[in-house]
Formats: sequence, structure tokens, C-alpha cells
Amino acid sequence: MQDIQDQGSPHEYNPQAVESAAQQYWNAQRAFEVKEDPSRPKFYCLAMLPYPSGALHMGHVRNYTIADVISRYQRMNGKNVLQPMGWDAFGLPAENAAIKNNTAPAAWTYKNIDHMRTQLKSLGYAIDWSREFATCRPEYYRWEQLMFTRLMKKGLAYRKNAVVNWDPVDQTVLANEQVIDGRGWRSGAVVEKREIPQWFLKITDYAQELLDGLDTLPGWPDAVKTMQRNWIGRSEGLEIHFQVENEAEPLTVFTTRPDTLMGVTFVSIAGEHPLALKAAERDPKLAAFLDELKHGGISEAELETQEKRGMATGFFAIHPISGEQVPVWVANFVLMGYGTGAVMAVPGHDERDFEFAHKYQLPIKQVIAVEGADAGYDPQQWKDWYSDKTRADMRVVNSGELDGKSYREAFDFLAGKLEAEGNGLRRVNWRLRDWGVSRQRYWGCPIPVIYCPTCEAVPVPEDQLPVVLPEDVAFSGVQSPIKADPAWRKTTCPHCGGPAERETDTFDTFMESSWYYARYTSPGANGQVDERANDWLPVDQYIGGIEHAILHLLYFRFYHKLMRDAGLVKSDEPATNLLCQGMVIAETFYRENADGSKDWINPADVEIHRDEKARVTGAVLKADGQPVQIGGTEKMSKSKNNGVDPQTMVDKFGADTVRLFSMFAAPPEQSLEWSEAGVEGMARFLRRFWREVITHVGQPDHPHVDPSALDAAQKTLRRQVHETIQKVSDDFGRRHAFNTAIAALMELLNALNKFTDLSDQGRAVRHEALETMVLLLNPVVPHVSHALWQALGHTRTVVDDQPWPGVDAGALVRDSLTLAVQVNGKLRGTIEVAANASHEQTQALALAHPQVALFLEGQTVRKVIVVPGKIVNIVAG
RNA sequence: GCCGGUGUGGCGGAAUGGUAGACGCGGUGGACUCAAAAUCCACUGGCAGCGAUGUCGUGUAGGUUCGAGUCCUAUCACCGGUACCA
Repeated sequence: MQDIQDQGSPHEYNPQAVESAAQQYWNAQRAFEVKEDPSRPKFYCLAMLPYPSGALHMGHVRNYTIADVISRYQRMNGKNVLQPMGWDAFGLPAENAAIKNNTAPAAWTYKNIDHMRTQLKSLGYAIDWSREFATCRPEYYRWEQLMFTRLMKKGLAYRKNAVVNWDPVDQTVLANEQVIDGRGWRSGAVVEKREIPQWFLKITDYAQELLDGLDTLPGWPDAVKTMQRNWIGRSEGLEIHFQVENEAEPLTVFTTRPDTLMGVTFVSIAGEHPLALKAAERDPKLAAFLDELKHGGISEAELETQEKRGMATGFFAIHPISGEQVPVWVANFVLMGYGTGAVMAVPGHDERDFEFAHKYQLPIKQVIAVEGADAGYDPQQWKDWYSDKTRADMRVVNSGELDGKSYREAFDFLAGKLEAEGNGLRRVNWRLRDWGVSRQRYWGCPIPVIYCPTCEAVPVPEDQLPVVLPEDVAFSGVQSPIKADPAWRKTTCPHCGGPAERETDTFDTFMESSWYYARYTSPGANGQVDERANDWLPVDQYIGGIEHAILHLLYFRFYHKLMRDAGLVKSDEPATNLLCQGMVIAETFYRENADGSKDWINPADVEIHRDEKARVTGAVLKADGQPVQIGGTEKMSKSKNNGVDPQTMVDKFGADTVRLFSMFAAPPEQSLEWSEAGVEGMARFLRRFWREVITHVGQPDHPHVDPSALDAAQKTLRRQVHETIQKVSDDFGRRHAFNTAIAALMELLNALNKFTDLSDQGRAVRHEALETMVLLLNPVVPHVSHALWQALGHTRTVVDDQPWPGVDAGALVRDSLTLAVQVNGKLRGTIEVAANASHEQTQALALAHPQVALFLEGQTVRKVIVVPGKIVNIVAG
């Protein structure tokens, strides 16, 4: 026993020994440090950088394992692969942890990074660690400060008032996450909306390009592109001016459905609309109502689900066509930030307007109908007709000269008429709003602006950058240390030299994560990036959670275009392929206390009981043997105590087993349910594989495979080997269906296990099969492959230069095929046909099948459909 | 509310319009063992049948097709996002 152990190929698989040996070898070789190489195609594989929250969680393991499998696969296919890693180190959780633990956010963050780096390294990822950085370091953020000051000069960064959640008790701005049911999470006070000046980036200037660019990204999931399209929300419509009685200023609305203009029975405006404020001055009840609208948070989900409420302003708008007076109402569902903050209400055809009109007894008019239909008073029917404006038989009715027109005709007619009269304008409106980048927090990148009483907002001059955030601070959470520190705040105006103050807000952390991918390409560059960026960009494969489908991935695309327009990069889009992974979930368990609260119990501490049919009958706590309740399967979280610690799993089973399970248990885009029994299954597979190789290398030497000398069983096994190469290559390279690739490799091991042929050619075929398996498994379980490749007699290692195996087309040839035979679409049997059989021969064989003949008895065969290689369907009756 | 996604055995999942349930877990029976662990073998969607086999079956209700888990329409449930969580 001992002698074999010393050669590095023990009879039994020992993950700890195998993994530390492989990792030591890779480190010593600096195997994953890369540089630009014009002689080989590059492949930039990037997983979204982690937030250093404290410890690695399973979501990270999944994310980085997917990236590593793709990286190692591409590397074996001859690509020069860059796979970097860094830390998205600014953010709110560091502030919360600092308050709780009485530390500085910086110290907490750095400690977490050190811990998580060690954890990541134990998983054996093929990462170029020499490029690592943390975004909270001035060497990093100074470049985004520089970019921002240049954007200010270009007019792409500007300051305006915007609404935030204000906690009136804690006297602080709250993130949406910190508002629970309209109340501050700590104080419990009802949150208020408050306007403060903030910095914005003009992403709307790029709206059209961001929209059009989606069509140049075939490698992005359709779901993400659709969500981004809808988020950007381009709509063509008309701005229509309504004169207001006794007012000089007209009220302007934006509508995409001018064809329904004659159905307008009132106009709704936002509570912040100037006309609403003016009305409130003379109407205390309205003022009180507007005040009430200020309660609650600013999140769209909260605003859009609240009860529809409104109040008349006392103003009347004059309908631009009919000249009739329609009342102006304040409505809580109209957003000041979208369009003009005013909408024409058409309750006959719009769900929300209908609900509102019904509640406040405002008139409802039908102006859309389908030709030939007369619904009488049926708003439900009216709304259905309205919903599809391209419907061919839809016509405008009850609208004077618009009557009989289609949507398009009515739109063009009114646009022409209103434009001529000066009462309207064709306009493209965007749902997308400019990116607010100011945060009233300490732990972020300082916004490089100086406020001077005479020169106003001045960008910090380039030679004075970076504006460094002090890290060694006392942090109570009540006030930002940089706001509280007059010495930090006070400075002189770069223009006039007079006394001035620094901006104390910091950037949204999406700012750092919008360009980190570019910085990885240019370590040490004296600029945001250098010319190396164009050698590596765009990213060939980007991988991250679907929760980033809109915000991060849109800012990421936007920032790339900003860098392009600053001459820093040449491409239009930052990433050509995108893979969005699902969440990692786990079963939850709890015990209910007398007061109805729940104590959540970690799955690791629970034992499941089953009946003889394997159905779950209950669960008990291992410690006391007493029952616990089974909750749902949910995203791993601290609050439900259903998190499984990756480190514990790696220590217990080894990194390869954890990696293998993460890739096998579900396709990457779907949620993955953690199961320790499933992990044990993966360990079992690796042990069986290990034994199969070790047993084989104990056999005498074998000749080369001679395809012409193989018997039927040898041919069958060899065919399976090459079919597996084909499938795994496609699954890894194109489909990213890692789970089915692994299943195919398990099938191959099962076949190998049954293949007991010890003849010369038998051993030769087995050797080819085992070498193939080691290489095909390498991207997923690189440590095991590293060890077994050597065990199979190689002096060089897989990571050195070993290419991905190729398919021998000759090995794939089949003499005969199995076809399913259906009668009227129902399976009645299978037939074995020669691979070159004609339609007629196949049909004759199918009809001759006894079971098929039985079902055809007394019936006439009407049609026979033969799908070559697949199926025969006999239509009879 | 709005936008996007998902729904298949006891469980995770497979099936790229063509034999539903590959592969894995769990379970049942057996071998090995003093015993256990590990390992190996057989079986394992429901119902009927000794069996061959039949029949039902992919959230629900319809539709298209020779053929639908897959495409279409409607509907329900759950998940993600909703601009200050990252």
C-alpha cells in the first residue's frame, strides 16, 4: 500500500492530497498568469466580481465554477485565456457591519477579502491572481473620479434635485432595502419623500444606442435583452398642450395613444407637478393631500401597488379639439419623473384610468371599436379592443373627424393638426431615467467635486486626484465621517482660490462595477486602462446572476460606451456572450415558538425520515431526535438559516466533489437545490473513476487501438467514447449544459465498468476511454484529472499543453439503428433497421412488427410518416 | 401594479417538435461482513395484470400538428427585477 501512495497514485482517492499537490504545481508553474499573445486567439472569461460580505457562499462557488469550466475548456482548445478576480469592495453592508461590530468599514472589508481569497484559492480556480484588485483602493477609484470630472466637462454629468427616502427620526437617507412596509428599518418611523441635489450621468443620451446595441448581441440571453428593451422603454407619441382656464402656462401631457384623444374626460397630474403645488396654495385640503402623498418610500413596487387615490385641483383644462372643459386631478399613480408628469386620462380604454374614474365618478367614453361589433356599454370589451393598437379592424369612433380612422391614421392626422396649431409635438419618450450616482454614505468613492460660493460646482483638477477616502475612521452610522470632518471637507476653490468645500456624497457602487472588467486588462496602467485593453476586450464570456439583468448590465454597457467615446477602448459593447446563472437554494426547517415566531434550523442538523416508497414523512433534529417542521425550498440566506458553508463541504468532500455537484445538480440558468446526499453521490462517482483508472494501470501494457481489429463489444464501447467527446464538447462549448455533459461521462463510466474485456485490444480501447474521460472531466474536476493523467503514464500535466480530445468520425459509424414505431401517434414497438435502409424497407419492417400489426387489424393505413433515424408513425383509421 | 422567468416520478433533473422520466439522489430486495461502514448486483411514475402487455400521466383549460413536456391562446402558482441591496 505505502509504496503506491508514495508514487502519487494511491488505490483510494484522497481529495486533500490530490488537491494540494495539483494546486502547488499550478502555483509553482504560475500556470494561469497570462499576457497578450498575438499568436493565439484570446478568450476573456469573466465572472461578476464578488462583494466581500464575509465568507464565500454557494452562489459564489457556482458562479466561479461555471467560469472555471468554460476557462479550462477554452484553454484546452488552444485559447489564450484570461480569468481574473477582484473585489467589489464598497457598499452598504460594510457600514452596517461596522456599526454592529464597532469597527471601521475598511478594516472589516479587508479582513473579509483575505478570508474569501483563501477560500477561493482552495477551490482550485484557474485565475490569474496577479491582476487582483479591490475597488475601494484609491489606485482603482482615482480613474473613475477622473472619468467623472471629464464627463462633467462634457456635460454628461450634471446636478439636479431628486427624491430620496427620508427617515424623519434617524434624520438620514434610507436605501429602498431599508424601507420595510413604508417605514424605516431601525426607527420604524413612516418614511418621507424628500428632494435633495444629486449628481446624474446622462445615460438617456445613449438610450437609442443602448437599445440598438442589443441587436448586435446574439450571445446574450433573449430574456435579458427583452428586459433591457422594456426598461429603456422607447415610445413614440405626442406631446399635447392643454390650455388651462385662467392660467398662462399650458398643461403638457405625453401620450402614445393620441387616437383616443376624444375619449379624454380628465387630466391626471403628479403630486409634485407645479400646477398641483399652485392649486394647493389656495386649497388647504389639497395641500394636506399632497402632504399625505409624501409619506412612504420611493420604490416603484411600492408606488405602483398602492391604492389609486386622487383629488381635484379645481383647475380645468381645455380640450384642444373639442374645446370642452375637463377637470385636472392629482393622482398618486402619476410619476413626475416619467414624461411630463401629466397624463390625459381615457377611462374608457385604460385599466388604471377606468378604476380611477369609477372611484371618483368621472365620465367614461368609448372612442375605440372593432368594425362590425357593437358592445353597448362594456368597458372590458373596449379595453380589449384598445390593447392592440396594430389590430387591423380597430377603428376610432365617437370622435368627429377622427371617426373610422385606424390607430396610425388617427395618430398622423392629429400630429399634423396639433403641430400646425402649435398645440402638440411628435416626440420619442424613454422610460429610462438618467443614472443618479450620488449616495449619502461614507463607504464609497468620494465624488470629486468642490463647491465654491462664487464658482459653484467645480470638478477637482486632474492633478489633485484622487480624492482619497480616509479609511481609519470611527463610524457610528449616524453621520458620514467625511461629512463630520471639517478638515477633510474644507479646501480651496481650484478656480478662484477662495475657501470652498468638498462634496461629501460618494458614488453609487454600480460605478465601480461598471468598468472593473476593463481594468483587469491593464494592471498598473497610468490611466483608466491602456492599450492592452483592446487586446483583451470585449469579454468573450461574462457570467453572473440573473438579478443583474437590468441595472448592472445596463450600466456596464453604458460605461463601456463612455470609455469608447473617451478613446479608451475600441469596441461598442463590453461582452459578446452572457450567461445568467440561477440561485442556490436549500430546504428550510424550523420549530415554532409559543408566540408564533420561528426558530430556523440548519439543514446540516436535520435528519429526514421517509416511508418505504421514499416519500418524506418528517424530519427530526439530530441533536435531540425530536421533530422539526419542514418549510419551503428557498434561496440560501442567513434569515432562514438554510445556508450551507462551502468551506465545510470542501473540507469534508474536497473541492472537486463540490465543483462537480454544483455543475451536475441543475443546468446553469436554473436554481440549484443543494443536497448533501447528492454531493455524496458525486464523491462516489469520483472514487469509482479513480479505482477504474488505478485498476487499469495495474494491467500489462497494451498495443495501440486498431479499429479494424475490434470486435462488436469493443466497437460499441469505442463508439460511446467518441459520442461522448462529441456531446461533452457541444455541451461545454456551445450549450453550457454542464449537467448533461457530466451525465454522459457517468454513463461512459457505467459502460466501462461493465466492459471486462482484458484482451490486448480490450485494454487498448479501455485506455483510450480512460484518457478521454480524464481530459473531458478536467474542466470540472481539474485536481483529479491532474493526478490521474500522471497515473496514466504521462510526464507532462493536463494544464501544460494538453489539447481537448478530437472525435474520430470512423468510430461513430453505426451498422443499424433502432426506430420507434407509432400507430396514430402512440408507441407500439421498436424495429432494428440497417443504417442505409430505404424508406420502403423501413416502412415494410414497421408494418410487419407483430404488435403494430395487432393495432392495425381492421383498419386502413392512410399514411406512413418515416423520419429517418428517429421514428415511423402509421396513420390508420 | 409592471417587466422577465419557471412549473415533468418520492427528490434534483433529462428529452435542441419524434420511444417522457437519461444521469444522480432517495427507497426496496439481495451479495460481502461476527456486525457496521464502504463496495457490488437487481428492481424502482400511477393503476390493472402472474406475465406478455394495456392504460393514464409533464401546473390547469383549450388549440395547432401525422406526432406536443416542447409551438399558440387563456389561466393559476412560485421565483427574479422594479432605478439607494449587490
